[in-house]
Amino acid sequence: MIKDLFNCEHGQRMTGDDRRKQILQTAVHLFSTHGFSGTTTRKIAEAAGVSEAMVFKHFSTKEDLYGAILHEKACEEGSHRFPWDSNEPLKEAIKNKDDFGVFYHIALHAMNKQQADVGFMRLMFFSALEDHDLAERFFTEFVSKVYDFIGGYVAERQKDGVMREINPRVVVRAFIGMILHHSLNNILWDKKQTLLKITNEEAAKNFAEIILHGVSINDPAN
Amino acid sequence: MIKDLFNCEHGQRMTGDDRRKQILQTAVHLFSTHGFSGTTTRKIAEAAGVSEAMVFKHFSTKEDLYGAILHEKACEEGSHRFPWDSNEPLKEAIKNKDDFGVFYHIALHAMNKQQADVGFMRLMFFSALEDHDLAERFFTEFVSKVYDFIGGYVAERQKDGVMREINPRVVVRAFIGMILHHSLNNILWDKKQTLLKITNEEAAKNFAEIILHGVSINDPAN
DNA sequence: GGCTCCTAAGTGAGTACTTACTTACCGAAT
DNA sequence: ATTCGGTAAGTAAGTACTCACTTAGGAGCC
Repeated sequence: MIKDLFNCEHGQRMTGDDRRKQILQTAVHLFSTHGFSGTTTRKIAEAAGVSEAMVFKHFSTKEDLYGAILHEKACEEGSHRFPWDSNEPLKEAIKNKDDFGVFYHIALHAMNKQQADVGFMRLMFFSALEDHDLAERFFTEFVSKVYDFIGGYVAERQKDGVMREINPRVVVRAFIGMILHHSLNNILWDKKQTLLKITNEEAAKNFAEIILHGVSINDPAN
Repeated sequence: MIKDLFNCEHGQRMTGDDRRKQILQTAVHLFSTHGFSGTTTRKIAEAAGVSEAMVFKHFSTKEDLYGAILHEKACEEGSHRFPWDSNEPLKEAIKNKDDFGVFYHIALHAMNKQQADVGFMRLMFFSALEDHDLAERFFTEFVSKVYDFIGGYVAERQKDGVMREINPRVVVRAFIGMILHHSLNNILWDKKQTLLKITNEEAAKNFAEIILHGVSINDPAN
């Protein structure tokens, strides 16, 4: 495999596997920019530089192609695993019960990832709105685990007596809300950052501080 | 005009105005559930109980019909004005510089409104993803004003010496993030509330507390 | 009340084009 | 010579949109 990812000038002959991957990749881009019903098999074929028949040789229906994307994206997502498995500074912070570090690195990791794969985010939203099941699967297989993990951390720190009494899942909702909202602005609503122009690092720092002070035991009686 | 809103059994004759409104209403529902390209003029006509020709008598193109919806929704939104103009408890809280009251009532107002008009929210997201301009207009005409207002309030309270030094717009981003994330879960991803089942009142209370403690001057030096 | 007229609500059956998907066939490489 | 990547040219059903035409029902008259 000396050929680096699809060395094609369009129209070149490829192995079935390569072509399949290339069609898939092309389809991801189109589905993520125009949604399922806004994307035609013709456009996918054109963009991939093959005839429509080739698309249907590899994927028996349009729905099937969409399903393959969801599967691939889900696996890819699965292989990256959870941030607390792969992100070293985060693992370190967790071990040391460095609360700021934990929240900071979770936020930074999430925002960087979300904004690096805009296609995935758009696919997720389209899928949720159009009621395909990527969103649902991503939700049960990833998001709920995130709630468990962060919620668990908060509960632990409550037992340690450094965080005040509050439903840990509300804390997670608030925290993920900040992160997601920031990413959504940057990739969807306010790409030019007219409302707020800060780096993900700054955002992560501020969000971590807000949530930390927000749930700290130190109650500023007023 | 004794007839209350479209007193029709389907197939009855209506005035042009009533029929126009009815088609529009039907179209809002369909566009908000299936998006622009996922909704056909045929389905709209069927759902409204008229022939397709009637749809095109009232709206010269499908794009035109979509535009009319955006316009209507924008105006409707405009007439409700901003929460700080119409929500009495909020106005009261602002006057008294009751910080908790301010954040609590903004959050509650927003979440109730968002979850009451799911169609509008879905339309907004479809519009943003499909790159129509409702989202953009809503953004510049509403969201940016919200940033100005809440950001302004925070800045004022910083001058008063009760909130710590932090970019007020970051506070707004964090706070709106919590609110929006909660609504999105309730209307899109987690309708059954398996992750977190709390009332909007509880959520508003918790979010307000988190943001308040989060930006309070009272620094719990860890 | 009944009668006519006329506007405007409403339609059936189209048009030109696009959609997802199929079939019959080609030619390069193993 | 057979396999397999690839295509041209289909099909049937759908798409947005049009047009020639039909009818309901109110205004005005008797």
